Amino acid sequence: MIIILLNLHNDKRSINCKNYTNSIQNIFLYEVFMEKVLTGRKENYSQWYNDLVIKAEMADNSVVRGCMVIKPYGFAIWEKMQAALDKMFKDTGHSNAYFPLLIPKSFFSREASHVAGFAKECAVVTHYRLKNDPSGKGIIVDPDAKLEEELIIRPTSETIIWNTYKNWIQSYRDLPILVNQWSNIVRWEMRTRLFLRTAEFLWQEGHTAHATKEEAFEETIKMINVYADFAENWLAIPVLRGIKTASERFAGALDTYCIEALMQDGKALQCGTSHFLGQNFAKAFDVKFTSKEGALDYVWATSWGVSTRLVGALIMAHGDDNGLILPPKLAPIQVVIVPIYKGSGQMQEVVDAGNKIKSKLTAMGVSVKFDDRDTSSPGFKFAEYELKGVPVRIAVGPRDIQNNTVEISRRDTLEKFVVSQDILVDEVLRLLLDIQTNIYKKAIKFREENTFKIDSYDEFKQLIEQKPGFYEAHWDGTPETEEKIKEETKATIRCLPFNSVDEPGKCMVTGKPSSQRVLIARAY
RNA sequence: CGGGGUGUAGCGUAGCCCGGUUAGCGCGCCACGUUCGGGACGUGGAGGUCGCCAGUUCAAAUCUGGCCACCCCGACCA
Repeated sequence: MIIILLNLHNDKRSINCKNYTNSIQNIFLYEVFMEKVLTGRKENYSQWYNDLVIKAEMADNSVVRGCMVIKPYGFAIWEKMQAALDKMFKDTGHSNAYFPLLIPKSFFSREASHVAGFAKECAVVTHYRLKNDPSGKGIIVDPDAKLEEELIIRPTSETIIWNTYKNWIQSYRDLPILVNQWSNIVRWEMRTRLFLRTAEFLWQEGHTAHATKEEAFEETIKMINVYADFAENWLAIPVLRGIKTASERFAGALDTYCIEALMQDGKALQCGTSHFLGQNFAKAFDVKFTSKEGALDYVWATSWGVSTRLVGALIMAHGDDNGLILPPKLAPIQVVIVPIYKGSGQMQEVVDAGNKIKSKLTAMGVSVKFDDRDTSSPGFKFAEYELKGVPVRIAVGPRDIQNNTVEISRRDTLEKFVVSQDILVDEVLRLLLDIQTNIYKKAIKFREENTFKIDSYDEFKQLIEQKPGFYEAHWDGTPETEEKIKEETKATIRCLPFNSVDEPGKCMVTGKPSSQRVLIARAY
C-alpha cells in the first residue's frame, strides 16, 4: 500500500490521490503530499530557485526575452535594500544624481578595453519613429527616421558620466566628486535567470572623481567595505572581500575588488564590485584639473555597484524547502498575525485581539501584517507566509484570548512556542534580532563546512564535482594557468582574498612558486 | 549563439504516434452552505483563437514547414 502511494506522490498527475490518501487515513503521506509545493533543493537546486521566485511572488518573466517583472513583494525587498544602502552612501559623503539612459555610440569607443568588454551585449537605438505598415500589417520602423548617430542603452554609465564630469572639473577645488545613481541598465545576455542575470536590471552605480591616486584607491576600498558591511549586517550573508584577477577585471578598470558569497549549492555568487579606474576614463574623455601647485593632471576615478542580483543572493543563501527565509532587517513583512476562530461568533473577539497586537508592535517600529482574510484557512496562511519568508508568525485564537497568550513561530528554525501577551512585544523584538544573527551564523557555518584547502590539482578536479564549494589553492599568477583551470573544471578564480595569510607555496597546477592562496569556485 | 527538451483554461496536465462527436481531468477561480490551532469539505457554475503563421486534407490539438517563447546543458557575463 505504501509503495502505491509513493508512486502516486511522485506522479505529477497524482492530484486525486489526496482523496485516496484520505480514504485510507494515511496522515503522514497526506502531509508529505501537501508540502510538495516547491521542488526540493537537493532534488534540483535551480528548479527550486525558479519555483521559489515565482511562487513567493517576487518576480515573473516578461514577454520580452531576458527581462523580468519585479512584483510588489520582490520589489519591496529591493526597496529595503535601497534604503539601507542609500543611507550608507550618504553617510560616506555621496550624493545621488541621474544620468541619461541613452549614450552616443561613439562614447564607447573612447576607452579601448571598455568597448571590448561591453560591445557584445549592447542594445542599440537606431530609429526614433514608427509608422503604419503600408501593407496594412501592423506597424514598422520608419526608415526615414534613422538617427544620425546611433544610441546605446547604457550597460553601465562610465562614458556618459565622464563626458559630463569634463564640464564639472577644472580645479582641485572641484574635487572630489562623490556621486551615485540608482538606475536600470541593459546588457543583452544570452542566458538569463530571474534576479541572477537578466537583460535589464536595477542597480546603483557610484562614480567618483579624485585629485590623487591615493584618494581614489581609498575610495575603492572604502566602498567594497561598505558592501561587505551591508552583505553581512543586512543580508546576513558572509562574504569574502578580495581583488579580481586580470581576466575577471571590469572592462576599463586597473583593479576590480569584489565580495564573494557561497550559495547553498556550493556555487559562488559575486555580490558587489568596486573598481579602481585609475586615469583611464579621464584620459579617454580628457578630464584634467589644475592642482594646488598649478600643475595640470588627469583626474583619478572609481566606480562601484550592486544590483537586484542581491535579491537572488538572499534567496539562495537562506531559503529552505518550505520557501524563503528573509533576514528581519530586509523583510517587507517582519511579523504576520494569523487569527484563528470558529464561526463568526468568535471572529470579532479574535480580530480585536489581533488588531491590538498589531498596533502594539507597529508602535515599536515593527512592520506587521494582520491577515484577517476570512477566505482562507489558518493552515493555508501558515504555509503561504513560510513560502514568503516572513520571519515571525503570531497565531491568536480563542484559547489564547482565554489564557492571555499567543503562539509564536520563527521562520528560520520553524520552532513554535506559546508566550504571554504581556511579554509579547519584547519577545518579538528579541526574536527578530535573534533570527537576523542566527541565519548569519548558519550561513557562516555552511561556508566553513564548504571551504577547503587544496594542494593537488588532481584531487581538486574530483572534489569540485563531488563537493562544490570554496577552494583555497596556490596559483602561479599566470592567465594561462587560470584559463586551464577554468577550461578543465569550469571553476574560476573568484578573487585573491584580502584576509589570506602570506603563505609561500607551489601552484597546484604548475608547481611554480606562489605567495598566497586564491579563492576558486564554480560561480553564477 | 550551438546541442537537447517543452508549449492544450490562471497553474499542472490527458489526448498527438495511428487526423474524424461537444478537447478530458486535477488544482485554482466564482456562488451558496458547513468549516477554521498546519495548505478544509459539499453542491452548483464560469473559464479554451489547442504558442503563432503558413501548408497538406472533405476534415488538423493531431501530419509538414517556418517563426516565437520558456526550461536544461555549453560559450559570455553583475
